[in-house]
Amino acid sequence: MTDTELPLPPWRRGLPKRARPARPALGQAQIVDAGLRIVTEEGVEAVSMRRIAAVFHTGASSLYAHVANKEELLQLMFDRICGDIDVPAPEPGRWRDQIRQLARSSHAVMGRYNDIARAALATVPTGPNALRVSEGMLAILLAGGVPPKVASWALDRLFLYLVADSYEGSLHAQAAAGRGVTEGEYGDTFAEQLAGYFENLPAERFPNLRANARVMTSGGQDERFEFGLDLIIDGVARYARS
Amino acid sequence: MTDTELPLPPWRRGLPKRARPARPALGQAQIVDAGLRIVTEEGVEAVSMRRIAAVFHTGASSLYAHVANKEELLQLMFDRICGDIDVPAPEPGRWRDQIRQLARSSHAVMGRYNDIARAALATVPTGPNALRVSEGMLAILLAGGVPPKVASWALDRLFLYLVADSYEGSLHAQAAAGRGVTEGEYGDTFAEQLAGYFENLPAERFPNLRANARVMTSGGQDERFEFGLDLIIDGVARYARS
DNA sequence: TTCTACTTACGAACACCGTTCGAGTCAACT
DNA sequence: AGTTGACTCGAACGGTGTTCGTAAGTAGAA
Repeated sequence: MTDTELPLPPWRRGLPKRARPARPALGQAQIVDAGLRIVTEEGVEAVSMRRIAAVFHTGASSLYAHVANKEELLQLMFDRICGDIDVPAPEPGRWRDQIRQLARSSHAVMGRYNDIARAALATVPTGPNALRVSEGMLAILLAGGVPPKVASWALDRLFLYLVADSYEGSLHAQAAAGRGVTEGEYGDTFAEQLAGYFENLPAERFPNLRANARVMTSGGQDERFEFGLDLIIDGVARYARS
Repeated sequence: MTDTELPLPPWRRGLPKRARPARPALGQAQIVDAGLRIVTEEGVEAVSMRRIAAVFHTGASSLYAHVANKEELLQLMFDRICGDIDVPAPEPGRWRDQIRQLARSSHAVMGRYNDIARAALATVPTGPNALRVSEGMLAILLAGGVPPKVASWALDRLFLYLVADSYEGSLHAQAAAGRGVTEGEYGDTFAEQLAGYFENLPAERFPNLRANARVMTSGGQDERFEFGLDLIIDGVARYARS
């Protein structure tokens, strides 16, 4: 991860880079690591400056020498995990598959880190690793013959969809974990409850929800993600140079 | 502005002093109203139990007799604003336009209430007003000849997209307001900065982002929303009974 | 009317939170 | 050797959601 030569986004504070060999334990990378460990295990809500500082047996204020504020820390954490995403080299004929694959990879990575996607909902991700993913996705779209403007905007919309679904999914995962149940089991019983609720809605006001209660609540998280993904990709494909 | 603090006007002096309202205005509806006022003016982050309670000149604990917790309050607030959304009656031949119109209406309503969409990202909206919107959208899709399963899932994906974009958009609106600038002006300067950033990325690692910096940052919030919306609707249309 | 049951109100307190301040530490440059 | 300046970190500020115990007011029964 050689990201130091990237220009800083204008709104992001420059980070002090003087190396200090005396106390090696506390640095931006270590703080981000600790934050990711917490978010993975307990979710974004559990990430607090004090909590992270406690990992290093110090106070919250110590972190502010390495990170401007919590917001920046969350962005750094998000960008770090973007480094886990596989970005395939463009193969023009397979652009749809490649976009799907890249989206799946991103979705899987975000899922692995609990509800960290919430941090990405809040900003335009401009960290080096997020940029690498954007560059890769843009390259695939352009190679596939999607016009530049469509490709650019599709990139934006895909990212939004990716992040939003990951966040929503993580909330269900958390609910499952909170009940001490596997995600699949929870999904099933939740869907079952919801279906029952829809089926019992007053028929005169909600005829369609009632009639389609079962199908409304069918399908797992991944299935629905793929469905929406294909919706978008198919939509983009209409613009592609045949 | 509540007028409970004002002295009684003389013509009300002898009115029933014990009859009904020794306690005037604390109920779920009033609490939701106060919350919406705060979220509209200052955003979801500014909504706190103490803040709302202060409107009624009381303490935060008083609210818990009418609302289970903050999460429920936010859901109630969200459902309330869903009541503002226009839901057209299905006209089979115009289903695409109607979905677009419904989505636009929803988007506009959410935008009007700042970043309240964040509350909707966290749950499956099952309040009465949200159900009304879902029922309406489902009715339009089904009337348009979209198969039930596709319609159900599309509903889900459309809602996710709607809410996610509204939330993202509200963050930009907040950033603009925080700088005391109109949203359009802010969007322009932000896009300008971002374009400059993309243009200065190292060419070997980010050739496509660099080359497309201008088009990447073109278009306003609404334009991009419509673009993504059409992507999804077009994708759904492929399934519709011709 | 009086007593009781029940619902609501609400100050105080608990355990947190992000951030700032300022005094202190200590490696590195002049 | 002295100075500089990045780093550490306890204390404090002003918040947060929620719980608890008690007070107050109302409705129904006796």
